[in-house]
Amino acid sequence: MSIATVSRALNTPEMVSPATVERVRQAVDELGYRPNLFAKGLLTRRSRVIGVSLPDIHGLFFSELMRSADDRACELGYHLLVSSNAHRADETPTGGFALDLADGLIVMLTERSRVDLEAIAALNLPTVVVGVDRPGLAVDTISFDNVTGAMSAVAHLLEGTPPDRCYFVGGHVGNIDSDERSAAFSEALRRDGHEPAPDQVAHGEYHFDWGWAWATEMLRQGRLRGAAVLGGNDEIAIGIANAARDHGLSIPEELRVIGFDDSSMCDCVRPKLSSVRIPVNDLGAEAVNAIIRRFEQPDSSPRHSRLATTLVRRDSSRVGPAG
Amino acid sequence: MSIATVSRALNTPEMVSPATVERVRQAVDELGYRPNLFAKGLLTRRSRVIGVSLPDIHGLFFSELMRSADDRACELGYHLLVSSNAHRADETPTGGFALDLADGLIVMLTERSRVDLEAIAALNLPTVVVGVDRPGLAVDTISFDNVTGAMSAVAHLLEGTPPDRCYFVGGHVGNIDSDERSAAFSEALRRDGHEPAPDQVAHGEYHFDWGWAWATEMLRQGRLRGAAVLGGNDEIAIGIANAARDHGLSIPEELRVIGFDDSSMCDCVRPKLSSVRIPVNDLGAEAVNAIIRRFEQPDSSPRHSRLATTLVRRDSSRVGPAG
DNA sequence: GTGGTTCGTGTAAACGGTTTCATCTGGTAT
DNA sequence: ATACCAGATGAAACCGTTTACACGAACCAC
Repeated sequence: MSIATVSRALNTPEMVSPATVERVRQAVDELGYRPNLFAKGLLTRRSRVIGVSLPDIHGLFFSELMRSADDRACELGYHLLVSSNAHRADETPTGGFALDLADGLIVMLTERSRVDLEAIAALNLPTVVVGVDRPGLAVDTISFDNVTGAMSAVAHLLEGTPPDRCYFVGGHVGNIDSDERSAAFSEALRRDGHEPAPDQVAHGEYHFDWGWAWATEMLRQGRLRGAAVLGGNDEIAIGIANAARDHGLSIPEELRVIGFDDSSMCDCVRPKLSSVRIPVNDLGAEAVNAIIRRFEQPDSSPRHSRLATTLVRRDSSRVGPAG
Repeated sequence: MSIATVSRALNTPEMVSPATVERVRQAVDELGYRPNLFAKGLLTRRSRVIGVSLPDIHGLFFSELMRSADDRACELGYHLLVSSNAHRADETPTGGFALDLADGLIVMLTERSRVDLEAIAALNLPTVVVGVDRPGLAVDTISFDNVTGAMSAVAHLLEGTPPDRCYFVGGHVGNIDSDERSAAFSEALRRDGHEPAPDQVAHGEYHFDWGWAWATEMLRQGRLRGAAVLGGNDEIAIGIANAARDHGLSIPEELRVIGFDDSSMCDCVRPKLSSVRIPVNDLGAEAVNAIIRRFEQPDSSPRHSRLATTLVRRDSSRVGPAG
């Protein structure tokens, strides 16, 4: 029996007589034969591997994204080759990534400065960019609608707090989401007829400590009681809430807080944290779907989808008595 | 110039005249040449890819593990091919994983039942198992010392609480870590001269809700006040603390709580959660180190290393006044 | 019986590199 | 001038698979 027949028996059994297929299967089991994926890939130019480049692998957000992507990839018979690109500032966004092994690339970007999308497009590898929406670009993008989410959060804050007592405490300037949320916050106040003062918007880092530090300073100045804050993410919001509690402010009666991301922590802190939900699960799965679609229709025009975000109301932003 | 010369110029420049190397480099830049990794792998049998199989990609613990592994791998010029194996109960622990592409495998196991280590060893791919210590086995293992950590946690609980009022609330039976921690808890009480009653050890799930449910039931029975609890992980501990707080118990005065894992949440809940620290960072990095060592010395006898855990004391288990 | 069709199988040419071995060059010792 | 050697390069084999093509056998219709 020739090598060719074996190859056909394994890949296209319908081209081979049933008896031969059976003989091959038996031999494979017996010998523990496993096809060499390099030889296969060399010829077929397919590895069923999808490269994933994230700013950072750590944290609930990215971790959930990875899981949903992995689940979807697994369903479709693909595997994920991951790398974080945050610490590799000197390299391409694909991370010096020797991942020419991958059939396609999912790149998540969170920093404006590192957005070297042209370089990515130049790889002419099927690519999906997650986290950035730039309709003009020649690659598929999937992002989520920070604006709507932030606006409904502000609307909720305004239900019980005057516009000049609302604050946004975000991540650092240059972070795409933080910037979008910050802009949406200001815009929402403007639509309410209030031009936000400069100190109503603050920028720091996506971390508890920053929220804590900001709130502590505000407390020192006696400006936090009766305010309402939208955190750039849940960690910041929790940091703020903790500082307030540590100084005897009760939430939501004396300070109302909303976070962003709706991570699993929201339900576990007390009071439970209201937050803007991002459909992270859909994000990961959709990214994989988009890559696969591009495998199948390489020349279709790039799609730019934007996933909706929704406000989840919990205790930390409640107006009036508990319910 | 022949293909062979180009190959040498790129891989072993010292074998080629400097002028030629320069010419090649220039041509590479100009043409955007990128070596085909499949062809390369076919011949060299090396891909610089390490497969990582985790029970679940999600959660702070795994996410931190992944990051430290990725960081270390990146330093050494390797990449990570990940897959979770939890949902693939029907397949091999390597996950049907078409990752014959990988040079080696890091497999993390948390469930006793899924420990089909023989099957992994049969792949005769360099392998490191994380999370299980079974000295007899023919593969390297890296695990962490649940016993010491749990024992020092119990010792701390006993500083202010009688042994019959100490509880362990773990994950489900069959989870390796939970079982080890549970056994260590009981053993620690015994060494203190107290045979633990059956209800001093409970098993559920690694989730807030389980901790909350357990504590709520205990409260209903009026048995939680004055107790001290070691949670199987931080989530469970936080769930317990939340339930206690929701029912007006103050922590640590009326209930002392310690978690396990020392995740980033410990510092963000109030009161701050004492917890047994697991050196997750070392775990990931060491796993990669171990794999690389095995690449270099394929026939060295298997190593079994066990990383120390340490109790981090915070407010939730404090005895006496705040400090 | 001949020619065409179909089906199953074998042959051999890729795929894109690495590596062994041979060749060529120029310099140096004798 | 000859022999020798080292360093730089080229020719060709090889890695394990897929696949285009050729081939032979069995079947059918005329």
